[in-house]
Amino acid sequence: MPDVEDAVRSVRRDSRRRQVLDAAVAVMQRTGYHEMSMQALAGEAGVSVGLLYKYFGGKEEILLAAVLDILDSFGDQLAPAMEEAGDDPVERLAAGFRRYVEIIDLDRDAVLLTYRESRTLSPAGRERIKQLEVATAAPLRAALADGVDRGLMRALDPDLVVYDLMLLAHGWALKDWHFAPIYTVEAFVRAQIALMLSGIVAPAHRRRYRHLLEP
Amino acid sequence: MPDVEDAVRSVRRDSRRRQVLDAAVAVMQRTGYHEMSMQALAGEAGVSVGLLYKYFGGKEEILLAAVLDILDSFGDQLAPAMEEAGDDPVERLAAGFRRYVEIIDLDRDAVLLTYRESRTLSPAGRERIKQLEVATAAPLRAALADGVDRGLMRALDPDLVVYDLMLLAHGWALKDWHFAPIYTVEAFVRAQIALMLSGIVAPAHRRRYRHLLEP
Amino acid sequence: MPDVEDAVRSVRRDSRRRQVLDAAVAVMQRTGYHEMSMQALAGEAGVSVGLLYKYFGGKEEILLAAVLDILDSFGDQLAPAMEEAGDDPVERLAAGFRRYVEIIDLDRDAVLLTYRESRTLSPAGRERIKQLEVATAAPLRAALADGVDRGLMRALDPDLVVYDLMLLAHGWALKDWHFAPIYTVEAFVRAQIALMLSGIVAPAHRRRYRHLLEP
Amino acid sequence: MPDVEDAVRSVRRDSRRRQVLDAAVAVMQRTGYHEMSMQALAGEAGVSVGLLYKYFGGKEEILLAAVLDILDSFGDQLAPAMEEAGDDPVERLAAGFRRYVEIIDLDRDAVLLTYRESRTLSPAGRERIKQLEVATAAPLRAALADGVDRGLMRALDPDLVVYDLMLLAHGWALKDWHFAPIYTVEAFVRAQIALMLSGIVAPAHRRRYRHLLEP
DNA sequence: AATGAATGAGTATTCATTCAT
DNA sequence: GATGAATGAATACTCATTCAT
Repeated sequence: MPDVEDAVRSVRRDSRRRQVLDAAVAVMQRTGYHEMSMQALAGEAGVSVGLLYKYFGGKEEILLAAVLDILDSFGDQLAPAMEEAGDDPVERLAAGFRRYVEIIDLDRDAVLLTYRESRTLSPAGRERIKQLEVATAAPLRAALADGVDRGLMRALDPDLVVYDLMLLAHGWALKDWHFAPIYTVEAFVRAQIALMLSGIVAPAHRRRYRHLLEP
Repeated sequence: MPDVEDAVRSVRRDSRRRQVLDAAVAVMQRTGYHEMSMQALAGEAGVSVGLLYKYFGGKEEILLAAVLDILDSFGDQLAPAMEEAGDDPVERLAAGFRRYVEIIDLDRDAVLLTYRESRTLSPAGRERIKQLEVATAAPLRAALADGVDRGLMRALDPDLVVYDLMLLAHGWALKDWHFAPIYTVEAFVRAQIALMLSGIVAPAHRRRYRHLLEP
Repeated sequence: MPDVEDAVRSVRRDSRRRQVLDAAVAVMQRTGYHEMSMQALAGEAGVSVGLLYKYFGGKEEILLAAVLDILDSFGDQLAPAMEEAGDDPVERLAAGFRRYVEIIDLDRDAVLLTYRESRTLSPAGRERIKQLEVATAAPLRAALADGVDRGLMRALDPDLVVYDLMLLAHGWALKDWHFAPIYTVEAFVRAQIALMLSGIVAPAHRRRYRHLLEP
Repeated sequence: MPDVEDAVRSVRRDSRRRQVLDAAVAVMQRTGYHEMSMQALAGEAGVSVGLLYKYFGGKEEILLAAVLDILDSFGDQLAPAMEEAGDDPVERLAAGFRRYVEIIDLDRDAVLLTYRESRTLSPAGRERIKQLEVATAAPLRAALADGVDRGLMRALDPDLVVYDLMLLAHGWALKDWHFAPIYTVEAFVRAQIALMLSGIVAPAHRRRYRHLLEP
């Protein structure tokens, strides 16, 4: 049954890759990409140096895979959280932002990694990251477009606002030395939502979202 | 006249340092810090390798000096621009943000450099950068505090809002691949001001700042 | 059979180290430690630069290993030669000294190396060299102590005499430009033995060792 | 009076050279020749780097001058001390050896320097050092030859014995870690004289030199 | 005579990548 | 599939020497 064997091989291959990527993220968070030697990575991952080259084309490919991995896991969790918030676009937006910050909070260093090492990648790699970022932002963007359409939000450019929200969410990691001492995640999220939604929600509907708008 | 000689020496020394730092920023924007070899830097700066070590302690010290240099030039220009905007805190805030984005626009790569390479620095170096960032933000923070005091702005935490504004301004450089194709600097600034001030200005005074609040 | 593999690895490792040390001694005798570049050493040893650092911690560690290696080989040969000379302490001493000079004669440059480069080593390395020197001298010292005990030698301090003998033996290498033109090794050894033993052997027993005392 | 000016110049030149050589010996004793940078030497000597090259041809020339300087000062003091000991060759020899060790004791590091760094010098420089060593040894050699001629000493080869004496004297510096803990200079000298003279003095005259021969 | 800024060749060490086993 | 020994190009930093002032 060669199909079964193939399947087994494929699963093992995936688990090896994961093993390496997890180790890579761990090492790079400690030391940065350039300071991570392939021998150190092999040690951390518990495999031989040679094997790294069986599963990845080289060091940069590992970086790209690690970053994509992180961004993937971000994107996967956004849509479900927004579903749970129901149909109202403002509620969905708030829920999406909240979840995004929560995800970031669980792995602040991973976010820093994407900011720090993006430039290290080849143009092709950078392109893939951008596409993934756009894809991640899609549910937020949809809620914004919906809200504007339904007159619940001011006629703002969704492409602007969605990136603002992402930047502010990233800010929780990028400027954690500033925010962490004065805010909990929960308080940070509430305050940001109150501030941003005040600019986003159409004046006529502000009362309906009082619970979100008041810090 | 040893005083004169000393002065001459000091001036020459400063000009040498500037020569090196300018070259360093140029090379690092092209290739990143780690990819910049000291020989390449020396070539770009038009000095010998050995001389780099007369003026700086080593490679990392050059990075730190370059980053501080960039941040310094940012901070220097903010306060004057806000002075010109007159006494009204909302107008001052808007003018400060506008100028900040304009400065960033002139040297987007420099901003990227500070985000990318901060982690490369020693803790002491990172600390100095943070302090400089706080100092840079001070005028914006003052305008916010003033606006809240005078009841022109909602009772928001200035420490939150000022970092939001900085993040959004940095966004012009960090996400230029997203914003630049769809916005001019001017349009970007207007849109961001319209969005953020809507959340900041107290409802009772919104009409007064209509010219800023409508995109 | 992992044991076999380990053994093979260990043997290969040892042979590699030897290969490098032999080359190091050769190069350093020609040029001195500081003038020996790691690339030159690698070339002489027929290995790559990188491999040097797999087998040794660095340049200084190679120097230490080389010097210890030389001293080791000295020490190993002294005791057997003295055994052969029988039980008489004077005969043993003479035989030991003779062999010591003969060993030195085979590798004069190695002795010079230990004198020249000892100071280059770390204090810990120097300490190990001293200990090895003391260990090397032990058989000579034992013969002296025995001779004094048995009344065959004057009541001299063995710690003084043994170091005198070693210095004079080293002299064959240190001052070879002086001695080599006027003495063969054999003649040098005979003359030194005749001179020193005259001072060492107790007057009452001098006749018995006439064959050693007359040059 | 150009002669006077020349003389002044010459004296200043000599004092500058001495200033540099003293500094060089001091630095090299601390760190060794190769570790001494010309800039460090200039600093220690209190002159500029450029000036070093006015007074010496280069780094190696400074080493040679320093070593010759040391050896000179050794040689200068030997003959007078032997004169004071009177006409007897055995007494002269003992006095010469004693003074030699005393000189060495005052500057052990200088002796080590000559052993360590001789190989660093060019063949021509090494040649000059050998000649100086022979010249230094001349008074000792004369006493030996005289003693043999007058029948006070055994018919030993003066060229052998004189180098033995020098080696043993140098041993006080070379092996100070061995001797210093167990001997004072005075005790070391007495013991060595007792040992060596026992081998040198003709049996018929041993009683006359009992005061030297018994430790 | 004296300075010290400037040079650039030289070098120990690291590390991504390969490949025989 | 898996290993890890071996490679050698790349690079930060040093320092003897020069020379304009």
